[in-house]
Amino acid sequence: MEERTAAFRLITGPEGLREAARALAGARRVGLDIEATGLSPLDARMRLLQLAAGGETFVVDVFEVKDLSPLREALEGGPLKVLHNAKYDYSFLLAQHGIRLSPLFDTMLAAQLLDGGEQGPSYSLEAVAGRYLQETVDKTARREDWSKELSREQLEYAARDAAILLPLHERLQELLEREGLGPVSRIEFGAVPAIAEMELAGIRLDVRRWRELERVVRRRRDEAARRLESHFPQPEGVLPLEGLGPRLNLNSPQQIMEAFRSIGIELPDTRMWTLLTVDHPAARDLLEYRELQKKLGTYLETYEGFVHPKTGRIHASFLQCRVPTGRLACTNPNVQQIPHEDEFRRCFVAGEGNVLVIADYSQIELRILAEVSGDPGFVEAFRRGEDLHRVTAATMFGVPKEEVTKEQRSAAKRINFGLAYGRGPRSLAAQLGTDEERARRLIDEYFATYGRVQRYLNETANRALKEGALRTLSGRLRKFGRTRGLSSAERGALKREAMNYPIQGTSADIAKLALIFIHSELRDLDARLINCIHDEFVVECAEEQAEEAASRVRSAMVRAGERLLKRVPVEVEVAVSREWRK
DNA sequence: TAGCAGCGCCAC
DNA sequence: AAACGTGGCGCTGCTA
Repeated sequence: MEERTAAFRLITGPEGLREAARALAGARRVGLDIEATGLSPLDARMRLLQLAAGGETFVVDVFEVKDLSPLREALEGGPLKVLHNAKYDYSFLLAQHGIRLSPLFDTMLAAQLLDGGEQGPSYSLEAVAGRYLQETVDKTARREDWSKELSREQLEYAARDAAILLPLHERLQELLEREGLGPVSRIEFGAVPAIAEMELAGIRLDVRRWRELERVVRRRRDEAARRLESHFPQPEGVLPLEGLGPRLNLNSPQQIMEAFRSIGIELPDTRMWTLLTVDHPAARDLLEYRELQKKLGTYLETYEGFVHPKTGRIHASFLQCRVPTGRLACTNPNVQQIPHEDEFRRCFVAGEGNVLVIADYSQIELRILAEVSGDPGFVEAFRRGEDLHRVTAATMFGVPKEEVTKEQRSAAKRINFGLAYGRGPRSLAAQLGTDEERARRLIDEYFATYGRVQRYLNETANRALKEGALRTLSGRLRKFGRTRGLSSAERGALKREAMNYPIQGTSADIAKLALIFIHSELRDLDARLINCIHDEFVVECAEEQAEEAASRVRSAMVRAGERLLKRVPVEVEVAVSREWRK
C-alpha cells in the first residue's frame, strides 16, 4: 500500500514501483540511498531504497517489494545516480538484486578530492552536507534498527538523505569543475563498480596449505625463540613449575633491549636496521624470530578468520580515497601486504575450473618519472626497450652496457628506485653497504647523466613549498598544509613527499583507469578482478577463457597507461597460473 | 575493558 | 643531526 506525505512517497507494492520507474525515466539525475540491516552485503539485508528525482522522493520498502526489476532500466543506465559512498549501495544492489548502478556520482569521493588529500574531520553525509550546503542534516536515525517496523521519523530521515544528494551534487560538481578536478573525479566515479565487484568476488585461500605452512613456520619460530633465549641469562627464582616463572617476552622491544644490556650490548632501539649492525648471534636470532613471529601473527594465525562462511572466500575492503596520493588502501585484511614469498602466495588460488591472470606494470613509476621530467636519457632508454638499470649503471660507471657487473646494476637499480622517494646519500650508503662519500659521488654522477630528472625533482619540491599544492597527470590535487615556518627536518620531509607525489599519484591514476578498463573488458567473460596491489592486478577466470582474459587485461592496462603517458611506452607483464605467483 | 601511542614490519 | 615515499596491522604497555 502507499502513503503520501509532502516529503516522500512510501512504496510497498509493484504499482508504486512502476510509477517511480516512470518518474526516474524522465529525470536527468537521481539521488539514491539505501538503508540496510548491517554493513556487509553478504550478511545484512537491504531494507529501504530511496530515490529522489524530479521534485519527488520515493522510499521503497524492500522487505515488501522484493522485486526491483521495474527499476532496472533507470538504474543501469539513463539518469545520473548521485550517491554518498556509492560502493556501499552499489554492492547491495548488485549482490541482492543483480542491479549494476550506472552512471555514478559519489558525493563522498567528490568531497575527498576537493580536500586534496588533507583528510577532513569526517566524510559522513551529514558532515559533507553541512560543509557544502547551508543545511544541517541530523543522522540520529542512522544507527537505528532497520529490520523491524519503521517509524515515521526513520522514513523521513531516509527520504531526506536521498533528497539532499541533489543540491549537494550541484554544488560539488560546480566546485570540481572550477578546481580542475573534473577528469580525476570521473576516474574515481568510474572505478567504483570495479572496486565494489572486486570486494564481492573475494579471494580464495587454500586453507589446507595455509595450515600446513602455519605448522612449519611455528616450528621454525619456536626454534628461533629457543636459540634467542639461550643467549640471555635465565631469570632468577624460576618457579618449580616450568614455564610459569617470569620470562623474557621476546615480542617486547623494551624487554629485548634490557636483555641485550644484560649481556653487555647497548642498543638505541631494536629495529632491523640497528640489529644488522650488531655483531652477536643474538641479533641474528632475534631478526629471524621477528620475521617468523610477524608471519604467524599477522597472516598465518589470522587469515582463516577472514574467510567468509557463505562464500568460503576472503572479502577485503578497498578504501578508494583514503590515501593522499590516490592509491587504494586495503583493510580487513590488507591483501596488498601479503608476503611475496612463493610459500605464501601459492596459498591464494583460483576456484575449481578457474585460473588466475596476474598482470603487472613493468617499472611504471620510473616510466612516469621519465614522462614528467622529460629526461632524454630516461625516455630514450624506455623507447628502445632497454634495461634501464643497466643503462643507468653503464653511464654512471662509465663502462659499456655489456660490461656492467651485477653489483653495478644493483647499485643503479637502488638509486633509480630511491630517488623517486627523495632518498639521500646517507640512506643510500647504508643500503649499498658503502660509505657516505661514495654514495654521494654515485648520486652526483647519476644526476650529471640525468640532469632533467634532478631539475624536475628540485622544481617539484620548490613548487610544493611555494604553492602548497601539486597535481598528478590526471589533475589529482594534493595540498601540503603548512609550508612556512617549518624546521629543516619538516622541510626535508615535505620535499621528499612532494618529489614522490606526482610519481606515486600518477601511478594511482593509471591503476584506477586500469580498474575501469579491465572491469569493462571482462564484462562478457566468466572473469573478474579479485585483487589490486597498486600496479598489479589479479583476475580470476574460467580456465578456457584464460588466454582471452589475459589479452584483454593486458590491452586494458596498456590503454590506461597510454592515456596519461605520451612520450614513454607502457609495458605489462602477464602470467596465468592456478596460484597467485608468476 | 577499551582505546591509544610507540615500535616494528609486511606490501608497493 | 638526520635518516626513504604511501599505507595496514600485531604486539606491548600505558591510561581512562
